[in-house]
Amino acid sequence: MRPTSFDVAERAGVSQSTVSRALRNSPGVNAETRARVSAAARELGYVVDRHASSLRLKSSETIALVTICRPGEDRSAINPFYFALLGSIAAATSARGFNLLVSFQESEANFRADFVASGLADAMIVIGTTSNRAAWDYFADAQAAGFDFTCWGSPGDPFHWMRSDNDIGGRLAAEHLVARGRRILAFVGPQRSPQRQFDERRDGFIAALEARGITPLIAEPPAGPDRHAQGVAAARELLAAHPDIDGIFAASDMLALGVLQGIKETGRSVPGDVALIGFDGIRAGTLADPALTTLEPDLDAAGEALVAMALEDADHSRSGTRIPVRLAVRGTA
Amino acid sequence: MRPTSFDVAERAGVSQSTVSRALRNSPGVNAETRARVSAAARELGYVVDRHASSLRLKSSETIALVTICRPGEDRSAINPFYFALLGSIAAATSARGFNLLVSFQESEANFRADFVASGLADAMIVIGTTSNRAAWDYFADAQAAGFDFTCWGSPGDPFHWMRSDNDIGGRLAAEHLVARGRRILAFVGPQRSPQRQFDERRDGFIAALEARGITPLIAEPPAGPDRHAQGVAAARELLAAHPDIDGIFAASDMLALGVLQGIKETGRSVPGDVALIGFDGIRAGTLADPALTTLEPDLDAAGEALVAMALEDADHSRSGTRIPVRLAVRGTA
DNA sequence: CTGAAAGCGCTTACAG
DNA sequence: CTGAAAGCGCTTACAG
Repeated sequence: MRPTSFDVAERAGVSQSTVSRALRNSPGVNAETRARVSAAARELGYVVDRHASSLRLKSSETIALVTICRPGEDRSAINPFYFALLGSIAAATSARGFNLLVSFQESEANFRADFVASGLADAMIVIGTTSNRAAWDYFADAQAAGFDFTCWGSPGDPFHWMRSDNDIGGRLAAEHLVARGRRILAFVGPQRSPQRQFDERRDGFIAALEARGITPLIAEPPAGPDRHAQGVAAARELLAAHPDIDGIFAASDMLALGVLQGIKETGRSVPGDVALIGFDGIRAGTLADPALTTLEPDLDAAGEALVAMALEDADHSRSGTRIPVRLAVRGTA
Repeated sequence: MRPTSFDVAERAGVSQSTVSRALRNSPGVNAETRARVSAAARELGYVVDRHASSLRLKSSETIALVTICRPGEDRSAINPFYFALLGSIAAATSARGFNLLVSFQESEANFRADFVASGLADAMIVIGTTSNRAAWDYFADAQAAGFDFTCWGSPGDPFHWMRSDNDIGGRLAAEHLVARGRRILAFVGPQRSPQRQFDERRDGFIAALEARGITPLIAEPPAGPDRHAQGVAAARELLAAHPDIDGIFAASDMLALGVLQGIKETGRSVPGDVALIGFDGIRAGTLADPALTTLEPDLDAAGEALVAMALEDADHSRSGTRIPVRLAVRGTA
């Protein structure tokens, strides 16, 4: 049986309350007593029971992170951007001494928003694909029912969200392509996606180009099993219809990686014939040939800001905050 | 204030014990009573407090997953194989109705093995890089001190582990390269790594080739910041010393992706001049140009087996189990 | 500085 | 089938 604080107390020759105080570093415990308690705890292999402790304290010091997946999606096929964001949220969580509970959700079978209500977590963060309509409907209902959380991206209202600075990202992409001498430009991205971030990227791109008298083509990728496949098909279609395109901005890196493959398949060179910029800064972009030029959100800042907003910001005054992005110039543009 | 089972009891006009029984679906509760309790709970937005429940039950229905990182490593740079494995462990965990607590650990500052001892989890799984010597020393000590867990990979003794069927993987790689007419073959992989899996892959590869009278070159990648960089450098060195090599088996996909880049940089074509096979089946391999041929462990099986071993197998009789791998033939071989 | 006691919100053996 | 009560292992107000 696991030892309790009573066992430690007996061994140290003090009361159980003193054990608790000593181990929590409460003020007003004799240094010698504290040392004796610590020694006894160590000898017995005692570890405080977190359930008892959390029950008393009414705080679990843990964050719940929900990642929304595409229905039927293999977990290993989740967009790597979300794994990277998960990693930075984990770092921010751990820096506070908090635990991280993760939950991948995709359908009615496993939708859950009660991590805070059950006391399991002190706050909840929701990230993942906005393409899962049922999931976001579920979370909208949950929020209306009083389950509170903070989102990355999200379809916008009624959620409390945080996003990349997509407008600036789109503008940076436009300016870079123009500076590289490109004039026949296209944006490739979903047009009727609930993911507002795609629209923001597109609109920043368009705005910066129009200021230079350029009107980009806007290409909606054909339906496909995933963003990469959509990108391949989009590049084929686009270059068939407009063979003289010399620069493309794709709404996300996975899409851009597909576009890259699609361009190469037409026999064109990148960036020689067509320059290409993505968005997200995923690791796989650095492995492409040539390496993908992209807009890279500051993920450390994103993780930290999401955790801070979830934990410390009950009125969500940070909602709508933007995470800075930088242009990572690599091989494709 | 969050409602408790006493609030529900009052509203439903029953005792608190009846609320608990009704909500846990205990046998011997009148159907009509159960319905009244459920309704009251719903109306109040009541959710069972997991800390109180776990404290009573002495079980938290959660798995703790520790991922060991390289010291100083950016969380977004973690080998995608481990993120994929995390995803499949999450799926297996969720299929049992369990929660998943994740912890990325890299140095003394955040090493922790007490998730089970504190009651936070019912079992612990450890995955991640074997290159972090300090971490594995820590977990070896923890195990000796009675903290129990199950590992993926691991440096071997004294851990309870589960791995890919690396021997078969190495043999499949050998047979495929030979079937493709390749005769001057090399294995690229760390030679003094605590990661026993690399040695197993190499030895299976060598054994299958020797049966055909071929002796492969064994190349240790030069030191580098990550596996990809090591792969690039290894390919350069290897092809400079042995320009006639026509087939390479790399110990992991990240290494293989580096090797791919290194080969191309020498002006050789893949698979025309040099065929290449990796190991792990990471998503980024499918995005390479050409797509990486690789040995793909059955990750769903791995996640399920790890969770089963951690949870149901106190004597670790499954330790040493092998996860099947299949050859995914894509573009590089 | 330390101890005895109450209480966090459940689950379940016991009694009816 | 249902209720009153004990107890899971802590933390901390209260008293000394």
